[in-house]
Parts: sequence; structure tokens; C-alpha cells
Amino acid sequence: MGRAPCCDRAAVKRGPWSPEEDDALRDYMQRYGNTGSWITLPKRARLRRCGKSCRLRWLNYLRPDIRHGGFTDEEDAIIYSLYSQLGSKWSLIASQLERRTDNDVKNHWNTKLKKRLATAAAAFSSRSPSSMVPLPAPVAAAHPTPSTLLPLAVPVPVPTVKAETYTYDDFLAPDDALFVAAEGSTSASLSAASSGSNWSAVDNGATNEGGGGGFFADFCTAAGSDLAAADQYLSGFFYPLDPTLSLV
DNA sequence: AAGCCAGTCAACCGCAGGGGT
DNA sequence: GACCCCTGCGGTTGACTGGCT
Repeated sequence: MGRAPCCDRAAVKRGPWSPEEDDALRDYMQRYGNTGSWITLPKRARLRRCGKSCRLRWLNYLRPDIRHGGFTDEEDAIIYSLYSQLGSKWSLIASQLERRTDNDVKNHWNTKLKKRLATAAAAFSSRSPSSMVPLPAPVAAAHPTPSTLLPLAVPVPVPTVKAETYTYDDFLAPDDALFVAAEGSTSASLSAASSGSNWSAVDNGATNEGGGGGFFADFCTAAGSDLAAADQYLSGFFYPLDPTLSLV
């Protein structure tokens, strides 16, 4: 006995939306909004679609206040940073980027950012400077390293959502001297440091099962005793949140 | 021109959890 | 407290596209 389906699958259309269906849903939402439930919306909007499908289509595609594609380097760096601390909490991460949907952020991670990070891990592993992945340029350019930076407290609690979206100013610029080995890594042999950057969260099963942990483990394994180098390289991707931000 | 392959992204699925009864 | 309904979320799938052979 499984859960009852949310709609009659034989009676609803599935697959890609036609322009006519888009128009019907857009027109209905702009006229009335979704004042009832999503389940009943298809009937009200005269659509042969499942309510969940309507919701997804509206939230991820038709909504007027969203952007598609064209992620900037700044957004990439923010995604890396938030992913390193939150794991695959796509809705949380998307909520911190202006007009981005969780589906878009998730797709962008899976198709671009994850691969870039994997490539970086491989490049670091082989110590091949020529194949090193360029780090997000705007960070280094716009945020010269301050002379006095406080390390993040470790561990960082699972945050609630910051009210406004993040900008670069919410992140610490990397500082080689301060990016020491992360504490409490679960899959790599890192330990030791009592404070430092928050790479441990990348490997923290509580917040990120099987997500960034693998990449972090790759870096740590490749780094051997050269943890400082790994940390320096990683810092090009993950920027610790400013500790003065209240994330709890 | 045809076939293959990898990348992209829209859409679906199942589950968790909140709220109402 | 138990049950049901609904929404939101994250993982996954599959259609589509463009590049390469």
C-alpha cells in the first residue's frame, strides 16, 4: 500500500509544457494568484495538469521575478561558499541569491560547479599548475586581503536564512595564514587545528552527506602533509562567511 | 548526412514535515 | 494522538541540443 497519487495520472498531461499551457497558467496566476490550493488550481485554470506540475512550472519557470542561466562569478563563489557550509540545501542557497530558483542553482551546481571543483581536486592532486582551475576572479580583485581577519568559529551551526541576499561583503577574503587545517573532518585524516576555515562543514555528514565531502577528502588525501597548500587552494572556492553575521 | 556522445535543464518522483481535523 | 491533506524539497530522469567523428 503506497501513498495515494496526488492526481489521476491517466487524466493529466505530463512532459514538457506547451506555449498554450504556459499562457493559461501565467494568465490565471496574474489574474487571480493561487488563492486556493495547488491541487485544485488545474481545474480552476482549465489545465489538464497535476497541481504539483503547475506549481513547479510557475515557481521555476513562469514566475516573472526569476532569472535563468548566466550565473556570474560572484554568484558561483557564493554558491560554493554556502554549499560548503550548508550542503545541498538548494532552497536555502537559492534564497540567498537574487531571483534564482533552487532548481536552477541545483542544476548549475550539478552541471558546472561540481565538475569545476572535481577538476580542481584532480589538478591539485597532480600538482599540475597548468591544469589548475582559475579561481573566481572578482573575489580576489574586489577584496584584497584585510590585515586582520578573525577565523570562523568551528563548528558553524546550521544556519537559518539571512533576511537579505548575500553579497561578497558577507564573505571573508582568504588569508593564507588563517586558513589552517579544518577540524573534525570525517573522511580525511585532517585534525589538529583548533580554529580556522570551515572546510569541515564540507565533510560534515550532518549537513552534507556525500556532497562536498568527497571533494574535500580528495584535496586532503592529495595534500598529504601539505595541508596549508590544500587550504590555500580550496579557499579560492569556499569563502567563509563573515563571523559577525548571525547565522543561528 | 548520419550516428554517437556529452552537456544542459525542465520536469517528475517520492519523501518529510506542517497544519488542520 | 492519529490521521489526512497539502506543500516544499532534494534526487533523479529523460528530452533536447550541439559538437564531434
